[in-house]
Amino acid sequence: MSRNGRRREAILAAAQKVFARSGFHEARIAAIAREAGVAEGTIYNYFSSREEIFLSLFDDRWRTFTERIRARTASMDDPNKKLKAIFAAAMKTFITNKSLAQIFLLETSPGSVFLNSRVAHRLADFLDLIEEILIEGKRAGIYHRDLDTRVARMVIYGTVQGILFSWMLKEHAPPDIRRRFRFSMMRASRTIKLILKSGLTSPPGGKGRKP
Amino acid sequence: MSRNGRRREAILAAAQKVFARSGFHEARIAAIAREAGVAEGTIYNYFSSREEIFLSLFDDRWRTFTERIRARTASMDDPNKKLKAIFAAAMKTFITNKSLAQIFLLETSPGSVFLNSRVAHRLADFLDLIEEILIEGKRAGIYHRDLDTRVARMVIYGTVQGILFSWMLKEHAPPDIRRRFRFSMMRASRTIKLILKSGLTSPPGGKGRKP
Amino acid sequence: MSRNGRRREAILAAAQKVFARSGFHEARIAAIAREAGVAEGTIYNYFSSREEIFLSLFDDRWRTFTERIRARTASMDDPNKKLKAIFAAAMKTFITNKSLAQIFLLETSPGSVFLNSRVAHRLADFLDLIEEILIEGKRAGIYHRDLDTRVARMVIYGTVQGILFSWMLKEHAPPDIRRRFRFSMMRASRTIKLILKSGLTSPPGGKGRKP
Amino acid sequence: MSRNGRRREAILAAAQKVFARSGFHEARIAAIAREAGVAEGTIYNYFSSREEIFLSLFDDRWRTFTERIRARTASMDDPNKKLKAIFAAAMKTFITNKSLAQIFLLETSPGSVFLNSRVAHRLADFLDLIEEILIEGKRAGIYHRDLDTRVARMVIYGTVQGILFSWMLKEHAPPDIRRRFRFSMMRASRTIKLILKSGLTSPPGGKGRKP
DNA sequence: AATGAATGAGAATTCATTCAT
DNA sequence: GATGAATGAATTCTCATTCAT
Repeated sequence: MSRNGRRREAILAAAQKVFARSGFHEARIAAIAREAGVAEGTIYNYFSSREEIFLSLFDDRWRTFTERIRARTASMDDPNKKLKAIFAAAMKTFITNKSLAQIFLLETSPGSVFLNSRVAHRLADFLDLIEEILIEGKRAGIYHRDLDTRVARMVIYGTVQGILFSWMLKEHAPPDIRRRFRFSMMRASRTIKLILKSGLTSPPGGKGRKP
Repeated sequence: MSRNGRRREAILAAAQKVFARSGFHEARIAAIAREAGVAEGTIYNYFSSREEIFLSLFDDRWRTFTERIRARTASMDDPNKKLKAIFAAAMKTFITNKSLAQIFLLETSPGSVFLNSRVAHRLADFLDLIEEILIEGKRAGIYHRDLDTRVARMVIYGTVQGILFSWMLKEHAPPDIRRRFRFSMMRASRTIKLILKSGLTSPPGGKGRKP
Repeated sequence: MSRNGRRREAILAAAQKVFARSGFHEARIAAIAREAGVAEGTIYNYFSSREEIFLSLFDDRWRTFTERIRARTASMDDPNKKLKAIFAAAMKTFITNKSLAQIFLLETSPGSVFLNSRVAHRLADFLDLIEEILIEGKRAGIYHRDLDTRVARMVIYGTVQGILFSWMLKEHAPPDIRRRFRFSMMRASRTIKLILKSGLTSPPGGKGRKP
Repeated sequence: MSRNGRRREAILAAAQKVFARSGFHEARIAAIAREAGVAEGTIYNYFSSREEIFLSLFDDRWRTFTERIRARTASMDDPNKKLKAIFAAAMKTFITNKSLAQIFLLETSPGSVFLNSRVAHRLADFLDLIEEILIEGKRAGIYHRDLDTRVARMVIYGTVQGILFSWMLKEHAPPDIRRRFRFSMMRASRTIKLILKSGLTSPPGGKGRKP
């Protein structure tokens, strides 16, 4: 990467940390500069404004995330495996990269910068990826023929967000809160798989999961 | 309600509108005062700070929402019907009360005021309500015996959030975004029901939903 | 004047001093606030921006100046007396109110705030006042019938500016400069009268060019 | 000119354009560098500061202007012709070199860089040139014996400034302003000649200019 | 209790100047 | 000499909160 590109990336990385720690509105340019080890003014040689930093950050990280998953699932045949790969990728991201995980928790008030088109389009890309898998599964007869994929993708996205949110509370909430949100990330995937496979419903035959 | 209580509620109602319109960080005390028809200083006779207004608002609205649903579902037997009632209540809230719906979209950065214990406890109350239903369903043998209810409730909560998010985009996003997020609220409940009942999976017997 | 109006005027008066001392671009909001004895934020309760203060100031002072002269000359018959009254008023303003005098020295780079329409219109009002007198004098046969009044008013305005500039240098320039610009305000009016009456030219009767 | 001198002049020429376009305070070093086709840092090899550029520019341009006029008028006998030559030179400068014309519109707030001695001396040189002509005319009996030449030179200088100002407004003001400042440069010289020759006053004999 | 003008701490951004390459 | 990225001091404006009336 060019010297220029490296510095830009250093600023983005610093912004990611600060943003994850403080949220968009509380993130201070001064904090980002300190974290990146540059002067405040230097930041403006790479980004035109604080908002632009955050948009670029979201844009870049979501894009990379989605592309990576797309690449990884491209060679798979089974839609179920693809969905599983998405969950696995998300989990891994959450666990190995706390601040990156934060990036996926959008601030969603109307008029929020997060609804800025650039960011929204990256989110849409991710949702499209999910939807393509669902459509493929429908075509293959694996998924319900009358599954509305537009809705289903939001269920899956919401599920990811739910897990992310639980995880975030587990990490950052004060103890009394944490207690009420206790949550095992380990068992999450198993249950999600269960629900997406056969819903909440108990199998008709017997007592177990598998008749 | 006392004269005092009425004024307090008027301020909360005004805050709800402004907050829904602008998000927490962009909501101005001046705007709330104008909306409520009181002077800015007056607000501080009822709330100690801007943050306190928002916490009170969340506290109150979530509490009412959860209590109402709890009351409505108390007399029901079937957990499925209870869940359906929750979705129905959420939908109705979204549709009839836009600004209230916004209140349920949390800003979730760590350190956010939304993670303040008061708010988090109201959210936990809601999640507990869902979880109780799930546990009840498990006991009754209706739901999978090895469903992790902690996880499952986040799937359900995430699903609600997903729908809410779609709806919000539909209302507020610029056209090019809206197009990529097109979404039929009408068909949402049907698909959610489908997923929660039997997962994404196509029924074993044939091509239809029910053999 | 209302309490509100008084404070607004106090800020304008403070701005006038600071502006006269430092020029528009060097005038600091902090300095104006200090001079006015208010907090910086208070200024923004009365004016939306630094530029707005200056525009308001110019607008107000020029307007008052022109109106006062117009009122004073309204009852006069002789155009010469009217012009004399204008010069006298300008002189008096310069001498008794240094900072007000500064207000009449426009910064004239294209794109300057001083060319903002509000200010330019006040200047045009003043020029119109002069031109009306010239037209009146032409009609009365007192002034040259083929005097272009558009040009003549600029000569008169330029003359006022020239005097003002000399005076300003006399007051503010370092000694070595001041020496080269030495200038007697007292004799200024006499010479101006002379020039406007009969030009630079020596009268035909005497020792001059024309026998 | 040395390679060095050429580059210095290129920077001055660029500065002249930028300064004319934006005024001193809005002129950016970056803009001058771009206009000159050099790096920003390079400018500091030729000038010690932004202010120094502008002082040098004024110094150089006024000096050249005054010297040129002085050379041109040196061989003339008639003071009237000399004054006419000055007006002609000014007009020509205005018309053929817009940005140079701007240079002659001083920013005249006290404390302005324009009152810096170097610039003020160049202005004084110009005024001296005018005054010498006036003194000469007085000696020759052509001009009023009791003309205060210190004042008269300011009238002439002010007249030039007035014309320049009109011209500048004509070029740069928005339409509604321009309308109020409409002005014929073509007729300017004729009227100025008229005023300087015989004042505003109508000739004693009859109704016309010349009986 | 209600008011709303006053406050002033705080933050983003600009840009002339420097200096390592 | 030339470059242009880095610097950081400086300044405007915002707005939650206070408080005299």
